[in-house]
Amino acid sequence: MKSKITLKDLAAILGVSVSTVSKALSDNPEISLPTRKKIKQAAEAYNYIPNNIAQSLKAKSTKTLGVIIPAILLEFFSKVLYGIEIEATQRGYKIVICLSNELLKKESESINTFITGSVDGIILSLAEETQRLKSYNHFQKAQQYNLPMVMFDRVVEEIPCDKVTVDDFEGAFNATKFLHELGERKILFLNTIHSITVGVLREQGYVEAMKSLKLDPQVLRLENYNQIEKELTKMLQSEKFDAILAAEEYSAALAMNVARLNGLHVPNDISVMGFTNGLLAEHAIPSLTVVSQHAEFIGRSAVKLLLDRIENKLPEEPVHKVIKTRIIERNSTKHKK
Amino acid sequence: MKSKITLKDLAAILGVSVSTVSKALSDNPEISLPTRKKIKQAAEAYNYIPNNIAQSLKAKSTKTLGVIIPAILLEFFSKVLYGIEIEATQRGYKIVICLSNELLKKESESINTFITGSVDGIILSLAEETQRLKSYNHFQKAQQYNLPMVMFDRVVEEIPCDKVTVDDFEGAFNATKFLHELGERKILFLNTIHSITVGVLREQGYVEAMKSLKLDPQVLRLENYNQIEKELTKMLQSEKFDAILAAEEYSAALAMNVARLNGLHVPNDISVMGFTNGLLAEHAIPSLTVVSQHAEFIGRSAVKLLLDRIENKLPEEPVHKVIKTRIIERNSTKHKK
DNA sequence: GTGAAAGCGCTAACAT
DNA sequence: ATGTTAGCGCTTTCAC
Repeated sequence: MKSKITLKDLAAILGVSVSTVSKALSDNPEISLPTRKKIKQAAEAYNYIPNNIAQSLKAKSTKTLGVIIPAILLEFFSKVLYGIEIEATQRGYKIVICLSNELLKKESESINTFITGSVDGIILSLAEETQRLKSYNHFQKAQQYNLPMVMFDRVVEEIPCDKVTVDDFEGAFNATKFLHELGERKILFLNTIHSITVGVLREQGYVEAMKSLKLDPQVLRLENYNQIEKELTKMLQSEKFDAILAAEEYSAALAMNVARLNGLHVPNDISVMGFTNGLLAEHAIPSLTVVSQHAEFIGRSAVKLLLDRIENKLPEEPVHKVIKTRIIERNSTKHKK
Repeated sequence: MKSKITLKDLAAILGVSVSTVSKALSDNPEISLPTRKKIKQAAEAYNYIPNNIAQSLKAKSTKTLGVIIPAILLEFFSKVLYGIEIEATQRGYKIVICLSNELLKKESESINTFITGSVDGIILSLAEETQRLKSYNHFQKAQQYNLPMVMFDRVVEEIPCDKVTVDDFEGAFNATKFLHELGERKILFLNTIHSITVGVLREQGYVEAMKSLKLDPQVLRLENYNQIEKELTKMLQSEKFDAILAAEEYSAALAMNVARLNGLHVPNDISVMGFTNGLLAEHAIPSLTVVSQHAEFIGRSAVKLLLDRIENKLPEEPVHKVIKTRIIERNSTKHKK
């Protein structure tokens, strides 16, 4: 039941001054070796633990990074978070997490919290609402206060800060070509996330690839998952598609189900492909061929960028790191002949 | 590019004392209304934001909760985390997250970090290794420092602190009875998590239910997922099972695949049921019947318990809250006649 | 080699 | 109604 012991307590017990104790514990050579040893032993014995709030106040650094993610139940984000935590811990930083739940207001509040001095920097991915409303004042505010910030995955051009993104355009472009090489010609792009940049870029990548292949791009844009079954069934019944490329994992899994409900065999009758290499993709039956974004790596890269920025190891102008995607071939697409 | 403005700066600018500014900003009636208004306007104009590190040092409270989870890639934990974040934010607290990655060492280090004064309390679920090695010193240390702690899901008897668990025994007991009512008799329990309490309790619930039904319990214990295909195939080929009850979601999904690989139709030839109501369960084909643990609710309950403890609203002796499970019937089990 | 003192930014008891 | 002062726990410069 002992209450926490302080430097001062320790100094009193040992009959030395506070500064001597402080110096001894940080192995300052100013203090003689024997006293250092004595003080360290006492600290150990009394279970002394420095108060890092006080240290932070003094040092004006908290060794803590703030993270704002739109949703933790999207596996992509929990994977990124995993990468962030690993890298941050490795470099001696803690992380504070806030969820925006795709809302501008929560995102903005979280930034306010972080500005109050509790973190040394911010890592974030934009909420859907923020992207839709294009409201970026809160980011500018963070910058006014000189709080370093790195955006990942869902980023915004207008704010000059370090960024980590995936090459979504190229990923979709390559995925489309991949399907084409499998012999698929009539390819449908299913976009449930067209209100966020990521979704826009993927769609563009698909469209450009189709054009370059002299094929007609066909896009089905939907507002939410509930519509998929109805709308996709309509499409599938009106014409025969060779393949569906979905803008994310979840809708890819749903698309497979809908195809099956319409009597189509995946992949014999129709190939299905998605984005994000998660549990769902791995364990769906058939397992999903996907464009992997290396989520964990994105997280680690974001932390590296942020800490390098904090430690002034980066050039003044913002760095934009683009992570290459990779196609993971599984059983929801025809096999190469 | 302005550096952060402090109370002192503000006081200097306005030609009043620091304490006047402090009081005015906290609406202290000691300060006259006009001065209060004037000061608040200035604060607004100069973009004053209080430094909460300094506030924390003064108040000896950080309005931050520490959370340690074994793995964020297990959907159950990210759901709990979601509940924790929502409830904590609602009550004006931030959360700092550490991942133990199932390792004792990391868990212990995280507790050390938290003890240094950065959080007002801890919420955690034990790492697999901690449970296996039964090493609990780090928890005692937290208690010595009077740091309130609540354990959820994977808890340990020996440490007297508030706890939130799921009634795993009862959940498995009921699941077994549920399968029995469907007409299943030969039921296999697939346990990939027998080294953690949760797994032990579920197995016990299953065994007791089988006994009470005058049926022979049969348990297949495996160390890791890679063994499932081989070992389960062996079992399925040696005798005919009516159903498989898996100790968690992931292995349930795998069990379905293995059954199918062995030419069995799910659920016509064999019913499969699991624990945890996650994406996998929802989107597997057929969709999985599961025992749901109300993960989000667990998270919220843990926060409530912790904050009530911090605010001295709880009786001295530890509170143990048990959350009831619920069966979510889907298509991997036969339908009731 | 050790200690005194100032100060990080804030709050609040205690003057005035 | 406003200001002075002390102090939260620590680090660090400067004296001794």
